[in-house]
Amino acid sequence: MNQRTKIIYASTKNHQRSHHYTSRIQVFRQQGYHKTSMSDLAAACGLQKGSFYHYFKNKEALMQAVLEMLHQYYQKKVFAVAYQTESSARERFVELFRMQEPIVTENLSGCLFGNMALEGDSEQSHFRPHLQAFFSDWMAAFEHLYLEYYPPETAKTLAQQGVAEIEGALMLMRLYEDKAPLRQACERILAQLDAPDPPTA
Amino acid sequence: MNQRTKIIYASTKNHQRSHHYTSRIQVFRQQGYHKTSMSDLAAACGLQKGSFYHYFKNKEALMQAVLEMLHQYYQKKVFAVAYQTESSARERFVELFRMQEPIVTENLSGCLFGNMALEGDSEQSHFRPHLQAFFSDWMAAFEHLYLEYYPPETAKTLAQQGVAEIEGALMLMRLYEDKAPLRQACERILAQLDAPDPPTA
DNA sequence: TTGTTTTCCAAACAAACGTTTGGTAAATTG
DNA sequence: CAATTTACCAAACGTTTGTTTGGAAAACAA
Repeated sequence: MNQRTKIIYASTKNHQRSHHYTSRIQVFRQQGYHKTSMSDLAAACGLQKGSFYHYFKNKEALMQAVLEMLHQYYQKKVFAVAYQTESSARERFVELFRMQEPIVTENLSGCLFGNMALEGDSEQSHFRPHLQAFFSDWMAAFEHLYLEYYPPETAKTLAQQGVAEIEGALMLMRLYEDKAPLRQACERILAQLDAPDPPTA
Repeated sequence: MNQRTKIIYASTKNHQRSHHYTSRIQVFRQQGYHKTSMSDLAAACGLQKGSFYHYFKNKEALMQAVLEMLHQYYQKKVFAVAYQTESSARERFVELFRMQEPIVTENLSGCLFGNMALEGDSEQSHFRPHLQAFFSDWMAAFEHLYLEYYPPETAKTLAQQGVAEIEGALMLMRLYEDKAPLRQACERILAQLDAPDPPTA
């Protein structure tokens, strides 16, 4: 793992002390993009703020790299679960929740992509395509699972609603410092599978 | 309406040209708190940025006033609908959605309280109590409506889930510039009333 | 009218911001 | 080993930030 990757990694999640990178930050996730200064990141990484510019063109490029790495991790490790064939769709839903949970509940800081989507300049920002891509992949995974219980059109709608409900629950979790809303959201999604009642049928 | 109120008003929503306040901003809602500078607000209000300090101690106090005014508006004009007695609970749900919709879909910028909850320093921030109060009031209104269909415990859970789903839908709305998720969220909440199937019973 | 308060500007302020520079020590390479 | 690249620091850069100041025009009060 090169230094560039270490910095990205340190900007997203806790990891053990390596070299002199104490780095338990999630600094972007907790503070947001605009509130997080290069000095904050530097302090969290045990570096001087100027050192970042050896690896990244600017602050935005650093954030882009963070989003890209986290997106790829989700794609390969989390969303991929939905496309397995060994277990039932319901079991894969459970596994998907189980993999997501420790990430989003870490310090109760929620989902970096969701936080970024509601923070400021998603209007003309260059982050938006990344954020859209993440959520599209997430919804596609959900949709693929719902397809085993519901007709295509319904599956698409349910996938969107499921993602929306989880993100909303993460907001409440963060605001009230309570994991209960997230747990309930997951339970409701699972309950919907147990009693499939296609609204369109 | 005094000048202080005008400024607060201008910081939250569009209104027609009065005096020389062109002021179609929602600047906090669109850009977020940290991205929004006093110069931004000043430009949107047709003032010099220093002029704000005649009405507010600092930027944070201005934001507090904005949150307070918007909260009171919601409390008196929107949430109050839930406690009317002339119409059925379902009709009041519809009316509640109808009143919220133009506010949150304005410029597709969503809910200021939700945006603030996911932006940065809600950790040690002084905004958190305000945000919690807003969402508590909102959930209380939903809970009061659900109580006509479900037992108390279920009503509380459903209220939380309803608010979460709407906030999540607003996130997707903002990200994809599409009102469909919000509409579907409201529809699902209403459908839940038509076919009351208490999970606990 | 005169005196007072409100409204607001124009300029300045220190602090913090993202970024650049020039350099040194370490690591890597051949 | 020497040569080159990588890793990083310490200091400075210009800009922007939130905030303060002193005063001028306007509104209001008597």
